[in-house]
Amino acid sequence: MNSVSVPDIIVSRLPVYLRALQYMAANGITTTSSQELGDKVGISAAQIRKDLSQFGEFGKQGTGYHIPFLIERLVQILRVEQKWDIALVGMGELGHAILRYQGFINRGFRIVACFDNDPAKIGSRVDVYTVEDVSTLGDRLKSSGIKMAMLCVPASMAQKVTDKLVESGVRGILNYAPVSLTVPSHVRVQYIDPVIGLQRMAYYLNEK
Amino acid sequence: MNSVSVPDIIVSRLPVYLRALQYMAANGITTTSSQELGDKVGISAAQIRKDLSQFGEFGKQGTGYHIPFLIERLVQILRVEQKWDIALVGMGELGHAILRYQGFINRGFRIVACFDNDPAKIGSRVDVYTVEDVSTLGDRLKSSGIKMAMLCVPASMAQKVTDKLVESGVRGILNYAPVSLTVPSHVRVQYIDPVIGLQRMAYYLNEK
DNA sequence: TAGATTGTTAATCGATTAACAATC
DNA sequence: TAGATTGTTAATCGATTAACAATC
Repeated sequence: MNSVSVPDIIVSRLPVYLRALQYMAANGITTTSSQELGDKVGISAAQIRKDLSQFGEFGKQGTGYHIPFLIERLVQILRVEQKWDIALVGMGELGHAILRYQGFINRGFRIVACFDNDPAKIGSRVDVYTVEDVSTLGDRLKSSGIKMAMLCVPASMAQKVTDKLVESGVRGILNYAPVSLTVPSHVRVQYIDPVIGLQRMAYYLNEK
Repeated sequence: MNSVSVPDIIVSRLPVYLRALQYMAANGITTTSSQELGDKVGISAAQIRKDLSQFGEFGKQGTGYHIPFLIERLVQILRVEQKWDIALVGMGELGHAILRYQGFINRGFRIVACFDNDPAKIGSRVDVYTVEDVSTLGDRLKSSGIKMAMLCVPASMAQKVTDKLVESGVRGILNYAPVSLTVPSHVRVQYIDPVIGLQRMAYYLNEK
């Protein structure tokens, strides 16, 4: 247990390191240095060493980092050794696409339930899932001990569903709805709104 | 023209302010304060005032900000008064979902072309689009003057396609591939990888 | 061994916050 | 007018970088 908590900005970079290391591992590379890893992810070598040093000593002077070992440690640090169960709320176009996405399972996450409020959708099967009634969300989440959710409902409903998720014990929400959410401090929200990134880039484009 | 450039961290918050303001406007609210806006987006009032002050004086003492006016100014600052043309590369499951997404057009962006390298897909129609051959990407982008792209190809192909986009004059890339990209400094990349956000949140979850 | 690279310290740099005069 | 809230300054806080002894 740490006496001082690790800054969230450092935590936010660890998944990026992990992704790059796993990519290298998949290509048969077994060793890297802070310099090389930094070049790949666009972060300085000093910062990578500083970040990792928050959690231990994972490298060797002269040779750098053994990739399988560093991956193992990062996976532990990020708590993605096992799979976290996730509930998905909102079975529109986007919810369907997310359900079919195959990229969660080998990175620590597994969607185990999906919900909607549309009677026409409730009870229908999507892939291996049966769409559940969002009015049963609370009981289902509590009894299953689900701690994470993905939110794919319209912006106008997002806060209300969020309140329900929080009340049901959810501690992390991946929010695809284009709206800022208000949650208590023990709950974390990550935002996925492609337009935010596009607008941020548009600022730097000169003329049409 | 600014003598000193605005920090990117400030630019990154402007789209969040804009989104919240447009949401308020859509609900008939015409006035807000830095305090109220800050509460909504989870940012301190002082920071919002400081951020906005980089670009001018948009509020009134005692009454705060007139929302339609502030929206107008933010839209100008972010250069999203007109629509930016965007090319989408990679017509898999995700590319299809993005193509059908209706949320870009009224926030400053419009997908105008889509590409794939699969002969079975090239020439086929998806929604109002015809899938083009990615080998014709360079000519198409240059002749159309397209400056932004969305990347939905497999991670293993992402860097190669990125190089081609950059060479074709693209200056902003929204990257959905789960891999870090290397680009020259005049090109910006925004990353959309839901797993990065999930892993970041998993760090704070105690036990399974 | 010589070269390479770590982990860490101190210095630098930049971002956030607090406070308040100005003024609507 | 009195209360509210801005824009801005100075102080604080935190993050990044540079440098290097230790050592593989």
